[in-house]
Amino acid sequence: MDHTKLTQSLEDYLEMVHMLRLANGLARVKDIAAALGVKMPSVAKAMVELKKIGLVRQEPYSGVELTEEGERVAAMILNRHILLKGFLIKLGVSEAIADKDACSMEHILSAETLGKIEDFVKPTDAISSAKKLKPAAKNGKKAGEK
Amino acid sequence: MDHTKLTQSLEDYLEMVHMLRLANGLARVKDIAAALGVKMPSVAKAMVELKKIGLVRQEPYSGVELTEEGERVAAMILNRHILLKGFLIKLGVSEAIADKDACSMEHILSAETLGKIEDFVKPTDAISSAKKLKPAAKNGKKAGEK
DNA sequence: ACTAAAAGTTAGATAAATCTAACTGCAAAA
DNA sequence: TTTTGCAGTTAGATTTATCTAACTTTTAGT
Repeated sequence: MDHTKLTQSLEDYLEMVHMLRLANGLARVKDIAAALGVKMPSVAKAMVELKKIGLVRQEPYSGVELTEEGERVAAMILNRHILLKGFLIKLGVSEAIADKDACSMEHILSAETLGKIEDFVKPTDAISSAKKLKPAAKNGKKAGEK
Repeated sequence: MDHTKLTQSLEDYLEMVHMLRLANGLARVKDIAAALGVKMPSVAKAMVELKKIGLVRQEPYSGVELTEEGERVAAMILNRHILLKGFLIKLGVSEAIADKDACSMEHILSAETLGKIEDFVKPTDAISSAKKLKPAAKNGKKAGEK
């Protein structure tokens, strides 16, 4: 239950399960391995860990699914990825490299930095509109958290 | 001699040796350990590696020095650090966090991304002045390469 | 239905980075 | 000058993440 201590590697596996399920509806060990550039036994071991922590479910010799908690955590990580990729693209980085670097950055940045990047990427709400019309008052502080 | 395969961790140690020598003139094992938040034996092992690769020099029971090559590599890493820290500060991140996150980012970003960040941080040359006067024509493609 | 190939798993090896514990060398205080 | 304590080192354990090789299960072709 304690997903606080997820390593970078486990975050990557969890995120990839989520992405493959969004893309294919099904996350197969083989595809996870291919997508992350590792061999199947590495995936198997990672899944054992994620199952222990209660983030994924898997019946033997079958595809991987996310628990409710896993879904929540994976969505958070994927949001970070999307935010960072958009950020890098905005800086002029090519899509492929932006994707790769976002993948590295998503595990290491502090909440503060992520917040500032978010402000930079989407000044859409308060900031940019404040210059033209009455601000619509964003409720909380950090939007991308959920 | 083959410093191409420096791990993140070794890059951190090398950079810290450089920083301590710039700051104190002397890089002691104890101070390296304290600065990086590890114990002395970890530093000792890292120094063994860096000596093998030919980036540092050290007479037993004494302070650590950089070889010429080590100096060169360390300076490169430190430059990345400074660039990234400045970048984060420009985004509004506090200095302490900028320093910490720069330290993580400096090992993982691609040359392309570093180049774009450099363009963002110092549009001093071609870009900003291009808007006012005749562009001075940046020579190559990627500025941050050196 | 049987067999062959593909997908998944398990076991054990390797590499990196850390730690603790125990040992060595040096230097300052007594 | 002797000792005591700090700085440095070495040895060995632990953790994480990967791999290869060998085994098992499922699936698909015939």
